[in-house]
Amino acid sequence: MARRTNTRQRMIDTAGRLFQRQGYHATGLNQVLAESGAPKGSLYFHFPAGKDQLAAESVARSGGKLGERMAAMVAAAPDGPAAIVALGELFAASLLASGFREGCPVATVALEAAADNDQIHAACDGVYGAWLAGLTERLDGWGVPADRAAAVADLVLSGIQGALLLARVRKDTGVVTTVAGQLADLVGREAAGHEEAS
Amino acid sequence: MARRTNTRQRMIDTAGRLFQRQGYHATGLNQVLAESGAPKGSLYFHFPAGKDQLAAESVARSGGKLGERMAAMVAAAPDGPAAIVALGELFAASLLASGFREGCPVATVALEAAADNDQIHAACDGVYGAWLAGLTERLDGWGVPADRAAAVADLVLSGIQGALLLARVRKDTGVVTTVAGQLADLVGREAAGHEEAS
Amino acid sequence: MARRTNTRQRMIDTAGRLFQRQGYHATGLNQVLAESGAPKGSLYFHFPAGKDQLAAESVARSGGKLGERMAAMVAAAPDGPAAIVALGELFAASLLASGFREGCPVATVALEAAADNDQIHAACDGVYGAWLAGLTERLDGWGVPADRAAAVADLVLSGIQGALLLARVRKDTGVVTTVAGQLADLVGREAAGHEEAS
Amino acid sequence: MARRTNTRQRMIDTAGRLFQRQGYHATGLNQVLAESGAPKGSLYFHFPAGKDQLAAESVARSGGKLGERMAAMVAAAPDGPAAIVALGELFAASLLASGFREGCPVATVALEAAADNDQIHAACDGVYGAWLAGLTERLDGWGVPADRAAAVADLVLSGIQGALLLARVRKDTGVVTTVAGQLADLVGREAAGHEEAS
DNA sequence: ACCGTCGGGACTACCCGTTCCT
DNA sequence: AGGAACGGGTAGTCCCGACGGT
Repeated sequence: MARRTNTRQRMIDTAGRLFQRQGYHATGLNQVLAESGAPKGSLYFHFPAGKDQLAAESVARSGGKLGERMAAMVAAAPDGPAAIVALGELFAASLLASGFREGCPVATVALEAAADNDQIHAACDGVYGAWLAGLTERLDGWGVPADRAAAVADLVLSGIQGALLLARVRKDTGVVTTVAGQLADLVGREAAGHEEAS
Repeated sequence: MARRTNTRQRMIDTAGRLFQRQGYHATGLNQVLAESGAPKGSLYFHFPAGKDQLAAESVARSGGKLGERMAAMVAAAPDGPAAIVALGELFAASLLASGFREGCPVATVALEAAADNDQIHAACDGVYGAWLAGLTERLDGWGVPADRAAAVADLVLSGIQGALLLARVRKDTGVVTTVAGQLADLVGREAAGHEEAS
Repeated sequence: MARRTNTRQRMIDTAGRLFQRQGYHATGLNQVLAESGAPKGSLYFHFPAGKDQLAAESVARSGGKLGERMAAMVAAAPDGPAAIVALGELFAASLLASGFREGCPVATVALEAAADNDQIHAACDGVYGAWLAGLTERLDGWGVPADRAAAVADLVLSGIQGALLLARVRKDTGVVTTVAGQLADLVGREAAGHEEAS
Repeated sequence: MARRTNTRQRMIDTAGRLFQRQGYHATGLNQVLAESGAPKGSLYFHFPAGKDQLAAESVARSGGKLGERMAAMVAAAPDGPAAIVALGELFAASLLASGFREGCPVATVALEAAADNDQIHAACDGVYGAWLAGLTERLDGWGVPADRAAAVADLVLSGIQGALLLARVRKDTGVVTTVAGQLADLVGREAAGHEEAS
């Protein structure tokens, strides 16, 4: 029982890393098997629905893990703008550490495979939904009016996601920093405007 | 002579559409050949460097075409904020018309293949660079201070790119509209702040 | 277990026959697959190193089999010259039965592919080495002096190999017979000279 | 007209070298075109029957050239045995100079393609026939009885051809030398025996 | 329950020799 | 002469099933 969990988890973690770096179609199951050291016959035992199921679980897992890290950083920040800046630094560090290969663990798979497969689509949607829910809640705590929080959260996440894309293309994390900075200002303004008005 | 241009161009256009919708690795050359009606042997005559060359030229072409459409819409808008909103509508319409399959013609390929291939990387970089150059110039004309224009352009493009990703995942163009709206407000503020200060 | 040996062996045997008749480059894996009735996916399971590995094992196998037949014929001959003549008849019969398509199972592949691939080179070298070792031992038994046996074996094998080439070009087994006859005389002379001298 | 002849001849010479080194099927027309610097469209102007015609003419040409060199060396030798030894040295030098890639310019193509194509078959047959005719004539001059000359010539050519094969496989010219030496002895014996008997 | 061997094809990118039409 | 069209061919990799042995 322990072995099973172990093998299964190792496959998910390996697959998550590979899907994030290479995307869905460029990642072969053989590579996942080889790098995770898992036996070949086990794949369809643990993931009867095959590659799609593995991808869906991998995306959910790595997206969830990253969501937790993001939540922790945000919780540790003194205020909203500082939190947004910290998020930018988190992603910028990840890009640099991986040679601009690891941006968002969901985006590539989402663009490639979400349109064709419901499991994967649901996993991607779930990850982004969870991230946004957490962010929206935080924005509310920072003083952003409730009827603005969802829109601001969309903007913040969109901006960061887009900045990650541009940063990978430019091989330069500058855009992540500047975008995060501007989003932080905007969040500050949204919170301040609300307080003033109240 | 006419045939050459025709066949080669047809292949590029077909490939551009497929790469945009399915991504790089999910698009087989056979499919490009079949949908463009080109014979198999012609591919490596027109694109000796193979799939990578085809992808690079396709991305440059479709990115360039879209850049022209964007420039035209922006030029036709009465002011900056209206232009940003119009851009959002342009992408939202494209998403809807394609069943949320056609977002940015560059993003998927960039995330999948740019890290592994210099030609493709250069093409993606070139497209985004051209878009940003045009946008930066426009922002300057709208009154955004010159030392802010590049950063604002980065934010605008990032926001739109991220919104396109989220919209495809949600199968809902709402996020594109709200993000574009907020970016439009921000551009208005940047321009107004400058005028006041001057 | 039995299944594996069967499929793998069938592929090797089929490939050996085709490589012998058509050579390395003219023999496609599809043809091997079709004629052996094996699916493509099995090929790279049994031969992960691909065509080269298949060719190397095929050459070793068919060369080994033929070596056994040659050894048996030689062992059954009353003396050295008779054995050489019998070898000539063995090859002549093979040429005739195959319409001058099956000469040496190693030579064509050796000339085509041995220079470019170490596996294949080693296999060819091994087959000829084994043949020569057997022949040298026999020559010793027939009274050829030990310090002459290796050179005589080289001459005998060279003569037969060259005769097989000429016979295929002429579509006539005559040269095999006459060359084998002269080599038989020579072996007789070498043995007799030794006995006299002793 | 001069240019045409030039181009055509350059293609033949380049093709001859490549066919000798790589064989028929491993040599692509593109490579011949590229290395000969000939325009692509010219191939089917000069060789309407395509690759087969090019191969046939190449084999005939390189075989003829080599035949002339062999004849010259043989003519310069003081007697038969010395001539055979000289032939061995000629081939051994060629093997060494080419890293054991250039043996007989006919053999590889003959084994690969002669069975399937009449033009190529005829060219190979013609080259070997011419070589044998010259050799037979010489043997007669050296005192080998007329009714033995053809058989001895067959043996000599077979032995050398086989030795070239073995030498390429072993990456060692030793076998060429020892075989040529033994063939030289044999030729000496044939000539001496005849003189004695007369 | 879990793992390994093996079978099964469809599909990939790429290159071939050849011919048409200008 | 020559640029473009043509389609069938290459080796190799894909994801997936199935049966046998722990």
